Amino acid sequence: MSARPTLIHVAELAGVSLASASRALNGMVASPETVAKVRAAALSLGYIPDATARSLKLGHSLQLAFAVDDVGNPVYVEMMRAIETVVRGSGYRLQVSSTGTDPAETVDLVRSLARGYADGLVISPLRVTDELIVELKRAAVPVVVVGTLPDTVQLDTVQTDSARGVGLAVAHLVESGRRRIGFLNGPLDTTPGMSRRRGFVEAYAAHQLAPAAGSVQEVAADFTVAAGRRAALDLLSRHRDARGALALDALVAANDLLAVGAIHAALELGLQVPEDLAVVGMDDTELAGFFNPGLTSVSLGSAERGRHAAELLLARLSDPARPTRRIVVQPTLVVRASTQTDPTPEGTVR
Amino acid sequence: MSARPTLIHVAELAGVSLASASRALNGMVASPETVAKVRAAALSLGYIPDATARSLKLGHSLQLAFAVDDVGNPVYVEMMRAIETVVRGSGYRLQVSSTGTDPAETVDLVRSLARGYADGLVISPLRVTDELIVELKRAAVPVVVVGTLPDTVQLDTVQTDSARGVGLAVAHLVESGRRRIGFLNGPLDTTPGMSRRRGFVEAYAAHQLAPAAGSVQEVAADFTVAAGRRAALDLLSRHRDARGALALDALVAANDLLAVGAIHAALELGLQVPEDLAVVGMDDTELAGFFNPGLTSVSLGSAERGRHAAELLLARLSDPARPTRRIVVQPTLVVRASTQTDPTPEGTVR
DNA sequence: CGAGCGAGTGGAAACGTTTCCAGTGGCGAG
DNA sequence: CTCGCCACTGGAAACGTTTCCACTCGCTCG
Repeated sequence: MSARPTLIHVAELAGVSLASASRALNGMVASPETVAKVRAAALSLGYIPDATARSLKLGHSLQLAFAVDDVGNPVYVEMMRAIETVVRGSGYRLQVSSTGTDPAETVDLVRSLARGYADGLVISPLRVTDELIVELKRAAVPVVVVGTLPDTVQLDTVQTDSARGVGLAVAHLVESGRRRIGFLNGPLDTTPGMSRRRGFVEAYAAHQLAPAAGSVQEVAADFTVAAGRRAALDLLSRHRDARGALALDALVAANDLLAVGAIHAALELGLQVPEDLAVVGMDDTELAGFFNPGLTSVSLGSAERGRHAAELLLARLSDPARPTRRIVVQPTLVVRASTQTDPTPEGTVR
Repeated sequence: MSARPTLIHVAELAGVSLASASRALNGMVASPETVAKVRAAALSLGYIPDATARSLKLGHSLQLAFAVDDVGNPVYVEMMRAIETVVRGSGYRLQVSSTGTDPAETVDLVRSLARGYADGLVISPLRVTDELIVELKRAAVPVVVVGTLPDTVQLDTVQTDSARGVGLAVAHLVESGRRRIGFLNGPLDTTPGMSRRRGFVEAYAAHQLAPAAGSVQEVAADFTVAAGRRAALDLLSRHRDARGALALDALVAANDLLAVGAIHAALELGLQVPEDLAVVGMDDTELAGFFNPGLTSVSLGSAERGRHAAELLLARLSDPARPTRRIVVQPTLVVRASTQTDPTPEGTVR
């Protein structure tokens, strides 16, 4: 029932000074007898050092933070696992914060780092506002951003070329004989949304596809299955020809969740995947592998990005003066059942 | 590049004492002029109070922790969302820790609560060892357990009757005309694994099913899709009759991830779901809703359990002396396509 | 008109550590 | 024998807060 034992109690019981007790427990210079006495006292009292007091004195907390908009997205789970693996090896603890979609909340979180509860931050923001960039640069502790920032910003960054990723998806579909390719994007006020749109428009032009790229794009309300389903229903019903037949034969989705939503929409409309409609996702999350049908997906190397980000953060912590680095992880295509069928002859209308 | 401003700097700039500055910022008694001066000084310096020092002085951190074995399991994501919603409203921050499957790590985590980095803990352990129970009871801060503990343990608890949940699943399958029902369980050294097995054996007996319940059970290495697939392949191939036809017509899985793995296995073996094999999952995660085919699943009310757990924790924090409570959330069955031979829209039963 | 009160203030202690600094004693070298 | 070095120790300061306490001052009330 007594209060939690402090180092003072340990020192008293061991019959040594507070200073010696601290030294003994922390492996600083101390005689073997002192160490033994203090260890015994600590053990018998069940002493556990107070992290708060320690942090205050030492000026750091041995905690790192990982902030994402939506923990529900499996891509972040993968990233988190990778980060945790790296971080744990260095004696840090990882704390995960879900910021929600409100940019103001994200800014708040970054600002609150100055409160000292974490020694560093890995953040993967969907929406990068000017205000957020300002806060990230003046943050009280080192920050590594997973995602794309304007070139001028001097910050450690791990990014991927998701525009090129969309290009891979489109190329794969074209090679598979698809020509009427639609694009299911996430919100355009997000960084991934913007770059993926660019990637789609470029790929569309490069392959000289018709009709105009603009008419085959649809924007979902957010990067979720439900939003993907709704947006895909819109897109697909907009592209029926005069006889009601589908005028699209493939869909690229800006992430796996949207892709899953799209497949749902297709099935609801009585379409077969991949026969009537091929679908490509993006992120290559676990979900893509075990969805039915298996989802062809563009891997953006989430685990790899997480690992890089964590390593960058640790490096910056040990040397605050080192030049900032920008690591780019290249996308790769993982082909699964959702796009694999015998190539349809060009121009065939279904 | 001056150091981070402290309250001392603010007080100096405002021309008041440290004590007054603190009071002014915290809304304690202070003259309007003092408040104005201090506020202005704090603003112009960009002062942000140090959470560590504050915690040390105040004796609490305004952080709560949520510990789970595997953040990759969507059931925990749902729980976490619910918990966060509740605690955020009370001014606490939520910190998520993934302990991994090693019970020793979980024990370590609970023990480390005494370090003062969190004021309370919600924990949902898969494996409940005696050692863990001891640590939970003597934990330095209030703990709420999501899961089942021995009746004698005095701790705030939110549990569900998952044995009864398995019963619902079996009953539903029997009503749908299935008689040869297999059970795909998770590891038997976990609490859910044990109680779900009990539920299955009881239900099996109640419905007078044959053959012996033991022969139709299979245990997966863990609660993941991959392990589910492997175990289901074993189980299904073991139950071919002499002519190679399948001797099972339904499978109950101990969670949704295992169920998804089982469906995979079935498809690989050329079986149709639900025609050849009906599959029921458990947890009714988001995944169940958007999987293809839609997965019939026993909802164990994850969000509800999370909410209850958070509320229990807050209540305990505000009144440490209150008697412990044990809340039980009842399972319900959500029927989807994976058990319905004639496609009907999804709906909730019971 | 004096006592008493309440609002407001500043000094200083405290939270539990780590670490600087000044000692103490023992012991080998000169 | 004495000096200096070394290993070890304890006192005390410090980290940045909050809050207790004592104090002043202007008012009101009896």
